[in-house]
Amino acid sequence: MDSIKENIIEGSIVDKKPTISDVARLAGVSKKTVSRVINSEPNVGAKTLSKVKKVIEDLDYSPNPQARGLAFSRSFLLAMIYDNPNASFITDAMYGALSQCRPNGYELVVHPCDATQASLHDDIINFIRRTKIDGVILLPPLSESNDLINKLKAIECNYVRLVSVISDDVAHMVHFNDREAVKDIAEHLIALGHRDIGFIKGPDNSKSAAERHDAFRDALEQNGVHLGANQIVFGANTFQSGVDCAVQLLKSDNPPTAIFASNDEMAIGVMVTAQKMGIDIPSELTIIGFDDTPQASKVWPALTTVNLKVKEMGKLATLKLLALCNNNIGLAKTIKSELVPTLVRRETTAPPPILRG
Amino acid sequence: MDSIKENIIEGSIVDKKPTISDVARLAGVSKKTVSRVINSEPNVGAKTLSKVKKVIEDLDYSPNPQARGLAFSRSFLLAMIYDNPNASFITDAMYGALSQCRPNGYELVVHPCDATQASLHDDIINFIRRTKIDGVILLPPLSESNDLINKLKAIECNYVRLVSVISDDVAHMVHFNDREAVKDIAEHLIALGHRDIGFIKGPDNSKSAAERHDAFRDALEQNGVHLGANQIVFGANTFQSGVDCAVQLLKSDNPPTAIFASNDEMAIGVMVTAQKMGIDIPSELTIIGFDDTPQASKVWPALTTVNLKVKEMGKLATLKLLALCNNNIGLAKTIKSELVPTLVRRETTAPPPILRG
DNA sequence: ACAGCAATTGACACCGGTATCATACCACCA
DNA sequence: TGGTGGTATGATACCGGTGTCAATTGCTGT
Repeated sequence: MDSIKENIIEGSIVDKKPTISDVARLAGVSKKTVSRVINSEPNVGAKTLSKVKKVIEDLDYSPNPQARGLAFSRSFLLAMIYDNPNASFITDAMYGALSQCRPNGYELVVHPCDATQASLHDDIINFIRRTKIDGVILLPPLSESNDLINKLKAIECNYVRLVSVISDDVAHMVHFNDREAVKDIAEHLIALGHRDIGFIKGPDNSKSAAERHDAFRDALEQNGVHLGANQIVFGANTFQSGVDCAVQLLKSDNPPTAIFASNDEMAIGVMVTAQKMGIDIPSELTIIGFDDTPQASKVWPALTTVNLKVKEMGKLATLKLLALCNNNIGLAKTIKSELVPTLVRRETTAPPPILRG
Repeated sequence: MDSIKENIIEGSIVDKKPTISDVARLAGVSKKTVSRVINSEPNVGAKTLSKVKKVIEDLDYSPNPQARGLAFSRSFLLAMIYDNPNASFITDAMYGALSQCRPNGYELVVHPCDATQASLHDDIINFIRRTKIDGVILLPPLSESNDLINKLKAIECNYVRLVSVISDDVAHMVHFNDREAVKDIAEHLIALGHRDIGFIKGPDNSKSAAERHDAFRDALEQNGVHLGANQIVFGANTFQSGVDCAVQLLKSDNPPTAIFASNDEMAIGVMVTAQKMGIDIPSELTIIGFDDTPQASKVWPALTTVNLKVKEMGKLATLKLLALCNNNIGLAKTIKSELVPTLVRRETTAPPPILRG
């Protein structure tokens, strides 16, 4: 007669998972009271509380998230949306995000997408509408699109973006302060004695590429070094473009003694090219990358680069997003929204040849 | 009076998303009929069908997945569970999985976990029970644990595992045939003329490490080459252990002319070590890795390795899992469950010095 | 014209939770 | 002693879909 009791007593028929009604019946209270216990609501008597808790324990009951979601008009799902090709950036951001999702009863859905698709933004909007996701975390370079942000606002979707350029209310963004890190790089190069410095810029449509460029130029200028037009080449953030840019720079009339590439992929492209040309690193050429991808420490010599603290960013972004989901914009604003990346000095930097014995 | 109609007519009040009832009312049919249209059920009149479809279109209606999930006793969520440190393996598997999730109305939840945690398996079980996930995809090395599989079976959770060793019913696994790939490697090395070959084995607790070892030894034996005990060293699948193993092999009395490392990370560790020791690759030392991680093509010289076709595996695993979720075990069994990895010949392989002019 | 049958459609209960609001209870104070 | 206010609890409707089954419709053959 009583299916759940049967389960307990006979210990064999375990065809169905217990529901809130089962808990209520066994505890001798109403569904609503059990609901109060589940959600840690106030105004539950001490005796009732422990009684219900015990039944939940005994039954190994856990509420059905679909039902809860339906009643709450929430999905308890966050999404991480990205068109970023860098695998470790993604997994790190996911890892950081999950560290906050789980303790708060949220799960993380992944949504990679194809930046070359014309319908990209609309596809994302459809995805959100279809899934009823509670909020999204946007990874760069996707996070830099104001068009997408406007569309998100139009459908009232909670979002937080990871960006390299301050570009939104602090409640909606976590910002890695490239400018500071790039300044460190410039000062490091100058301290080593480099004056002929090459710069490989990221793709034109990327704000972060422009930011790194501006910051680098400014920091050099402040130290009395001018970055000439012929010392700047344009890459596409890929290994191959690093190779191409290296050829361009190293085969020029006045090759640089140091090269700063806007990301590690390109920096490693430079390394490989230099080595093929018989140029020794770092004694003949200093190289600095950006991102501190896992491979940066797994090339020879190990690449000096900048660590973005992506896990920490994923974590902070998620904290903000959860605050936004609870309509607590004030709280979202108080959560730290800037991280200063750190220069990781490894083995690809040294004084230029002219200064060496 | 009619909130949805108002929305359409006034075009301004858009506070609430349309529900199935709105569609039903506007189309002049019952909720159930709309439901039939949504789920492409048979026995809906042609006129009714087009009428309902039009209203759905006009309203830009999409069914609430929480409500659907509740009614269907499903979550339409799959999870990818892994304790794998290799970022590109994960993102590739996710990518392949998503290519099948989306068209079938499923979303993918990520669940990385810490293999060092004693409660690992129970945490996974709790995660599945709590989230009511419809099925899980297990990535190696986690996928090799029969203890976990038994626990999954106990809670009747659908699963498919990516494995390197056949270890389950074909309905529940996609298998990358390491043995074949390793055989290709052995034959390639022998064809080049190598006889003194070093092997770096993966961690002891990994079935796939044992499989690669056995396959390599067997393939060499078949070609009359014996893999001596002092030519086998034990790594941990990490870059650092590759470095350590390389030192061990290269500083021995009889250093090998070729080294096969069980994964790319270790192979790159070997490369870096050899280069530091002044050993030229490939003229003095041939190196082969396994996995074809992105960095394999971004080191110099580019690493010869084995491509696992991880995206394809993720795709096949998901197809199987979706079949299992629909209780169609027969279909799951017919889906291809073996992929033969391919040897990718790059620049780290050459004949041994003794055979060169 | 009408029985017989299949195709179409809808009323209503239900999935497993939560919100609202009424009610029961209790202590406190005048 | 009775009013008063706050705490504890439950009855019922509801979230937005689907399943069941009965009712209606339309077509067929005679």
